[in-house]
Amino acid sequence: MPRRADRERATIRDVAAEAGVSIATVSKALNGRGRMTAETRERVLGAAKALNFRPNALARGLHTKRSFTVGLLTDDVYGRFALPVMQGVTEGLIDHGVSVFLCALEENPVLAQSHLDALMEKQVDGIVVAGRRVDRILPVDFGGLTVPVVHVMSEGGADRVSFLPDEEQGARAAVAHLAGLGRRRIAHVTGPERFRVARERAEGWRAALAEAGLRPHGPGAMYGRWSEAWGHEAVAALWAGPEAPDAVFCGNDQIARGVTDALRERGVRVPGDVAVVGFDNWEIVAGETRPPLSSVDMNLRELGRQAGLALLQQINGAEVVPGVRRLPCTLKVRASSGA
Amino acid sequence: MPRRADRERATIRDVAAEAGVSIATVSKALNGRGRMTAETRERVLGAAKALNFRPNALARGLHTKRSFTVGLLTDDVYGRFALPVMQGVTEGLIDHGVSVFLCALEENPVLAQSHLDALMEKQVDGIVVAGRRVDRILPVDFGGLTVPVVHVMSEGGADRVSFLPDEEQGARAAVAHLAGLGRRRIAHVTGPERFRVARERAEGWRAALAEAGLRPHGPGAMYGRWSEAWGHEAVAALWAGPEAPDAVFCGNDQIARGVTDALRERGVRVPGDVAVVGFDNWEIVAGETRPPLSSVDMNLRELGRQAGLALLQQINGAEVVPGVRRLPCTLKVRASSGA
DNA sequence: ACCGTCTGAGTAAAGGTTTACCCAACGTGG
DNA sequence: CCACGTTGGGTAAACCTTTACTCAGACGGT
Repeated sequence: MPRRADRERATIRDVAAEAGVSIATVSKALNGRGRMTAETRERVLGAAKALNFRPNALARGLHTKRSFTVGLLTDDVYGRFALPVMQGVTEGLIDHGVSVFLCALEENPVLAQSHLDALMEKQVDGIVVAGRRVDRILPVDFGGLTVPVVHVMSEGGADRVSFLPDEEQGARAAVAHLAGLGRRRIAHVTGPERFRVARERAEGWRAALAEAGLRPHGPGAMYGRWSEAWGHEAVAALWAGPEAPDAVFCGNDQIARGVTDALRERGVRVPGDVAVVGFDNWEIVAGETRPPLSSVDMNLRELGRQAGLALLQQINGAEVVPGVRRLPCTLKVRASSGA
Repeated sequence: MPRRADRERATIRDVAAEAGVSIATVSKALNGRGRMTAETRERVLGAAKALNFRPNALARGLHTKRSFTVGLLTDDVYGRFALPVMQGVTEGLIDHGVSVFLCALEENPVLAQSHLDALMEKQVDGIVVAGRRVDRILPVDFGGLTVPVVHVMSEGGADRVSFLPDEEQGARAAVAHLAGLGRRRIAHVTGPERFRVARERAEGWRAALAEAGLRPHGPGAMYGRWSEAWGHEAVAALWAGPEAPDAVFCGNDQIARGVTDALRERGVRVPGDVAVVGFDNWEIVAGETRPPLSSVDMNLRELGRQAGLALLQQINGAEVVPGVRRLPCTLKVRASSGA
């Protein structure tokens, strides 16, 4: 029978009493430190289990100056990018007993700062910053922070570690795939040129074409908007030209969906006449397109996992060389590029 | 100049020294408790600001037995529903200094339990459970928990508080809107009948038709899948019948998009010949449909906000009557139902 | 038989904050 | 002028865990 009121959680004291040892011995037994007979250790562990004892992380943190908690700040209110990243971070840290506070920040800098303050009061051991756009900074001042910070899908500057997808490699993989399918006139329809990822993906497109001995189809990458509507417009423009492409590599899945729909409406067969590949591998878009879209997956989860582990290293005092780490993308082939 | 090493955070002791008072006085000044001259209070506040003092939430929590932290458990790995809910919860609690741990659980019950354990070790004051499907329970045992739990988009049983969208009211609003537009043959295409929300939305459809003096179009609600493909199939079936509908109310936005696309392919004008309304108001689907979809918004954020506040009340010891709270949905009118 | 060493486990301080309680000084009323 | 209430602020315990230090006893070597 428990020694305290039923609703109260057992403390290390209760375990000590139950096992007939001192609280120091309990602590040591539970943490695998110190020396004692196997019998004593067993007895303590048994008592702890019997009382359903869970150490109070607050008290532990007070002493060890580690809260086993990190904050994840993101401006991706929508969660499209942030959630896989967060799952990755969690996955990388849960084994180390670390939990994640998620803060979805809006544009409001005051509110954002108060979120950051709350995190610091909670004594987070570190912070992950996850952007939805690489070349855009969160409305928060990370200067003067006493804890390490790593960035994912956003850049932290020269003295920080940043994890980014290898956009160019992803684009190259997509285009190489199309070229390998025998496509020769591969167009590229993408988002606004002011987005760095758009420029990087276009660069990958160009590089892969060169490697395959092909020339860019048309005047160059077609920069526009990240929307289905732009996909439609781009098809209209392309098919108004002298020679239609036999493949379109798109800067994201929404554009790719617009392109695919527009082609079907024109009676152009996908992938028979034209193969289409998207970017992001956003299941809800790629999977519902007719036919389902081949797409480049940025492996956001793995990105998050590695960011979490890198943060943990810094928390543990390891010196981590700052800079940008690029993780490879993976091409997910579906029907739109004919398997 | 700060009294301690630069990287160390100031403690209440430092503030006390700076202000020339005892730590007890600092604590009271900062928390607005106790009695002291206005001058003293000012001086303490000034010192705290000068040292950029933030109380250590761990230490405070140790004493007050409140961590000012809640856990949000969800099985919505995708984030479609969980993220707005989480934002609402955060919004409702941030003013009270409460932060949110987000845990996205997968099917793995062992991992899920370890997440819950981690939360309890971190001494969360309460837990919000956010489902992605009402009639589906998370692979976690909430029994024997010493903290209050509220449910959002999921039901917690008889002794818990649950916040759900008023699906039926949302459906009624959509159908009343269509009827108000003069539509008379209003069909309903929705997801699998085994989903409770599908049955509730269908019930709303039926009720609103009755109120408007209309009869269900066709044999009844058309249950199928939550996909665009089902929208296409449903249109094929409907237009094979004796009389085509002049409006389609869909169980979610993906179905509505499928329906709209299928209609356009048949040369049926939307909203000219047929008006379409969806459910979920998922921007990425509703906004990109041609024409943009009218849709029922479940106000997930408000749902989360209220859940957060209800949880806070329980944490503060208020008795909250258990049961289901239904919050109204809002119809967002776009072009597909002709403004 | 004695000294030194190792083993197993306990003692107590520390970590930052809150709060119940205490106390000196001051003011007020009779 | 004294008793008493009030005011302003300090003292110290408590919250729960970790860990440096202590210490008694056992054991082995000479």
